[in-house]
Amino acid sequence: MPPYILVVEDEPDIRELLDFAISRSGFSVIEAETAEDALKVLDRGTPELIIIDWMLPGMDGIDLAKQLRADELTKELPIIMLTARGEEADKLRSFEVGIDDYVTKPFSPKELVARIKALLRRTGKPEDNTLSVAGIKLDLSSHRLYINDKDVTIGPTEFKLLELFMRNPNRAFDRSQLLDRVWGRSVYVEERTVDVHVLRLRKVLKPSGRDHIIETVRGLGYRLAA
Amino acid sequence: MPPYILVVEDEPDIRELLDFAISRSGFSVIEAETAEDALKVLDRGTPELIIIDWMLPGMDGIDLAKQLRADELTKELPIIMLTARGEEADKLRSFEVGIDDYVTKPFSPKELVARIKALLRRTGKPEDNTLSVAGIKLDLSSHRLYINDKDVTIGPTEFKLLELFMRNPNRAFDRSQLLDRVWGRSVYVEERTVDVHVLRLRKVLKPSGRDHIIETVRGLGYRLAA
DNA sequence: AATCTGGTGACACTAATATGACAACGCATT
DNA sequence: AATGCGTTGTCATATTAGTGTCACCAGATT
Repeated sequence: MPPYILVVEDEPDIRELLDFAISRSGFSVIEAETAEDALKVLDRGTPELIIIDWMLPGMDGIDLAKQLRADELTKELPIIMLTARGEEADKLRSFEVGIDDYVTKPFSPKELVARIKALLRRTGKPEDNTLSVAGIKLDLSSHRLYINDKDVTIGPTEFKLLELFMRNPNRAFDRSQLLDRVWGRSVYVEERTVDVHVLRLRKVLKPSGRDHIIETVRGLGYRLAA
Repeated sequence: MPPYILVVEDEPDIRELLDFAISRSGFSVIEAETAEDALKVLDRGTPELIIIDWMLPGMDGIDLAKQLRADELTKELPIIMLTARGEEADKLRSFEVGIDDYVTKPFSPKELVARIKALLRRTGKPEDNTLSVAGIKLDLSSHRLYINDKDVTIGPTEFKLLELFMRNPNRAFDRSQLLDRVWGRSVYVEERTVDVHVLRLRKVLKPSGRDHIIETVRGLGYRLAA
């Protein structure tokens, strides 16, 4: 399940407004009408953040928040509470339960989005610098290669080569393009050296049977088949 | 310098009110009248959180916030902005600069404290700020290193290096990044010097067999394996 | 069959990192 | 000001990992 923001709101108008505002700033949104529905959605994967209306039919927002905080899986989940009442007592109760922020209705969509971003900046991992293709995962920030979630060691040149292929799946590169983009324009090396490094890269992928995804394009060069 | 909250506010009455409310909930407070004063205080140690008044004589609150975000040391410092104006444009500008929350004057001290707690819960332990990875515990306030709860001595540079690694587990840093973030942007030292300090750090971790968690990333630099 | 193109193992070589030694420095104490 | 101690940056050297090239082979292409 890809990253998403869960909105729990029973009033259709407001739900639509929320969906529109949040989607437009680039997040995926999943909607739930009730706390019970929300719990079902949560079962299938934890969102990046959850927005909960205070007043809900059945289990209310605060109870949902409490339940989320009690569960190990959702303990750290950022919660924004949506409330129509402006009384301080309510706000305080929210914070006591451990919600991270609240927004009072009527709210400005812009402000809400700004709060979402501020909260995500605190909690979510900084940009997920990772490329994935067919069970092969390249983590650029830790500079690691995982195949089927197993750590695999790889040399610097093979790493760069694989990175280039994974950034451009299915695209065929000829040897001089590969030399330019992996080795750099300034160094001079034989074109056939590329073959050797492709060989070495395939050897790394071999034990997991993934070596065939680097395909030879006869008369041209190589490509990664996605 | 023990953990504290920095309050930057030029009006004496409000400053006193803030001091009173925050101290009463168990935090130490340091006050600054101007942004310039605040920067001086920050030089002597990073607070847990900073509360900044929007309007200040001289450099104003937003500029101070911007400057804090630009500095590596205070980049992650939670900021609460205090503003008399309620206009949305201002609020949005605050969030864009990267402040974490704002409170509109007149504010309720209780709500402010609740927000402080909510923010601190996200950013770090309010009481002891300590980093722990794989039996290695770094106490930032007492500047001590414990391995398996045993006190271990460590030099200042190794401490900072380890702190950076522990704040960013698994992330690979190249030598120039390490120099920037541990030594500071302004000093010039050889990149190879990094190797030597990594060696020294490993020596410190060696007796407990934890030295292998600092991994070499060939052709790049180093990383801490979590 | 004659070519062409890519695959592959070996190997010498280069580049990158680890390590020990050392002189200079800062700091606290005398 | 002198002393001693721990820390720091740099260098020289040892060690290790990774690199580029080549020769030779096999399959494809003509």
